[in-house]
Amino acid sequence: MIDASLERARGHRITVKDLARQLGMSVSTVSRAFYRDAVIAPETRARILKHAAEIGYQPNPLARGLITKSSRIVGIIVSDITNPFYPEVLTRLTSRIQALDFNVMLVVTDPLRNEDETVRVLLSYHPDVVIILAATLSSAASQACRDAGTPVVFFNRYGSDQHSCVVTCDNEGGGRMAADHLIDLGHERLGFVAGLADASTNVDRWKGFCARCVERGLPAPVSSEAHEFSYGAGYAAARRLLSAERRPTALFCANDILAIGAMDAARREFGLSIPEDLSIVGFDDIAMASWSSHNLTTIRQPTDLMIEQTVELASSLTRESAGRQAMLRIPGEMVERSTTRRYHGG
Amino acid sequence: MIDASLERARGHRITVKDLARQLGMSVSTVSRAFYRDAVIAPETRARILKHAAEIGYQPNPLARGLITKSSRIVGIIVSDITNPFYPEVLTRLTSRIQALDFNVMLVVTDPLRNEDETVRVLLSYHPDVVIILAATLSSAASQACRDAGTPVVFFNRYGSDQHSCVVTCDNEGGGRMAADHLIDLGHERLGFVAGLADASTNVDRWKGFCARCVERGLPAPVSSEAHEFSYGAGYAAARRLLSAERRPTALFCANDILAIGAMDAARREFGLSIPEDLSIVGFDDIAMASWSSHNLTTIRQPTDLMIEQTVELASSLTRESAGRQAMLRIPGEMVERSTTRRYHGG
DNA sequence: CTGAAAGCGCTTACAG
DNA sequence: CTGAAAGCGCTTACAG
Repeated sequence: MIDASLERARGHRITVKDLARQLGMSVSTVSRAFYRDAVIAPETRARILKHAAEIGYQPNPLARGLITKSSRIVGIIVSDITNPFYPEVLTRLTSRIQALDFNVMLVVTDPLRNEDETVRVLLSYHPDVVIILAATLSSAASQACRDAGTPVVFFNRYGSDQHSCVVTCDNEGGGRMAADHLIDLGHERLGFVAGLADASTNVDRWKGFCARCVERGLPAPVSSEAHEFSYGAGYAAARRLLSAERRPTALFCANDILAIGAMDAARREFGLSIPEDLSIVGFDDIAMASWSSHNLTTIRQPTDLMIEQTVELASSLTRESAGRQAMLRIPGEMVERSTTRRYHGG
Repeated sequence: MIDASLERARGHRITVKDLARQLGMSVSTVSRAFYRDAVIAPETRARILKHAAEIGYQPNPLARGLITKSSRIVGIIVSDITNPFYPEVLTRLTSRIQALDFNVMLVVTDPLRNEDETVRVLLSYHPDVVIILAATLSSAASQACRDAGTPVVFFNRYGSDQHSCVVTCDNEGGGRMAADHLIDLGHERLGFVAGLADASTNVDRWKGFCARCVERGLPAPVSSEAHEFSYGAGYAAARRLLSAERRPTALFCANDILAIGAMDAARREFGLSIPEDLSIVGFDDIAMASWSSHNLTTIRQPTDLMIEQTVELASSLTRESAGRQAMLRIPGEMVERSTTRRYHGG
């Protein structure tokens, strides 16, 4: 038994004690070398840091966290993995978080699996803050964070609760932009390809789109739900929409991946040309939207800014004790490519 | 100061002590309730577990790790974020790892940033094992893991060192499949769109492709390097390849994203039709390869199997003390869609 | 079967 | 400026 546990220790990881012994100092002194604010003689610190670098010692953040009550872990919960937007955001977000000397614990929830269990495990690591990147996460999950006293920031999604921090694109405004763009081009029969019904992104984009249509004197657009934000779902929803007797001449899709699916459906199932026979507007401006095979007109999310704000907000939440509240809504931007054009009669 | 530190404790997280006090038991007994193998009276355990569930207590894995020398963290290093293949793998891998009661610490390395630093920070959390998902990570990084005594498994990439564990698609075999497919279709002037030159995936796919061409009596194919695995790089590389006086009639691309870029270049820059004027074969079978806008003939990586094997290997490495060695090479599968066809003269 | 005690690797008042 | 001591939340021999 002793053997096994010694073996498991794999090569005896270096600790403060080792450093202290080797340098003939106390453990306390060695420890202090690693804190900017600690009072310690500059030469002492230099010696310690030098030696530490040589033998590759770094304080164990897990042990440290026990005392400081700060794990320097930020938890990220992601669920909507059929939408390339989130991986793009995830990797960039992670990069930025690392630069701030935090580390990311990633958790992917699968609605089929036990979501609460997953979140509970994440929380057991006591992340300093958690970022929810999931359009579709149950509010139970975010409640669990609150119960644990862990601040959370929602990325591009509201909590169903108040008192939370969210940074989001102005989805409603984006919906209005899409409506204006299409109406300006002379379209009158508009359709909406919806994603997951109760995702706040979906709801708001539709709300803005619809409201603007009505404001400008058009009837409310027809809409077809995709039930998820995926290529296949967009394909199917567009097929339904385009099967109508008097089909829409333009489609606004709740996001790019849906839009790409919708375009493929229009071409393949109905032999339509885009933008000649049908205009399409997406939302997000994911990387592939600009590829020449799609060249999608879309509302660009200001992801750089959103990521920056999220990181800033998250890191401020790790410092403040009080439960802060914030709502950062950043406007999107219309990006005209070649999937929309002026409507001539019909 | 005391106030501040109390506040930072945010709602006093529940500990074994609290449980012990509330139940009138010792801390040791409470602790034992959470270990299957511990010797404890069944009713005692039941009482403890029941109460723990009620007040939402879960042992702190960080504190536990200090003793057991096992963090139950698996580190994942990813770098190649322009290739959608990796996000797909990352999320699925993470899901599987969670199911095994481990948690994922995600680190994204940016060749521009200090890669070693990033890895060092990850290692300071003492993950039980790290999985390298990065086609392009320096061998210094994996050496750092070894130095720390942390086992690593490479996903779809060799270590430059021996004694490591890797699970990979049979890339060389895949290259041969591509060659056979194209040659069977009557193509004789073949080209290769390479990704990052020293990625082992790239090297092996090219090796197999080239070798098979020569075996079947053709000259070695021309090749153009893309320097990264991205749409834009594929676009540029194909443009170079297709500018030749006698352009290739078929292109094998080191992966799908490159292939999609290559197709767009062929269409847009040269007005070629695919597959009429040019056949294209990719590698990976990422989700979008099957979309009707691309409908790409490709070599499918057996990702499900690869992920399963990786997880199995990783979890076995957390148990065994000795540095294991393994090389799992799983064959790919030719998926014919509509970007290749028989070559008629020319 | 249970409890008191030691200890994991660290930090941080408290003395000196 | 430095060191000895207490303690973070846990586990695990060791006694009983």
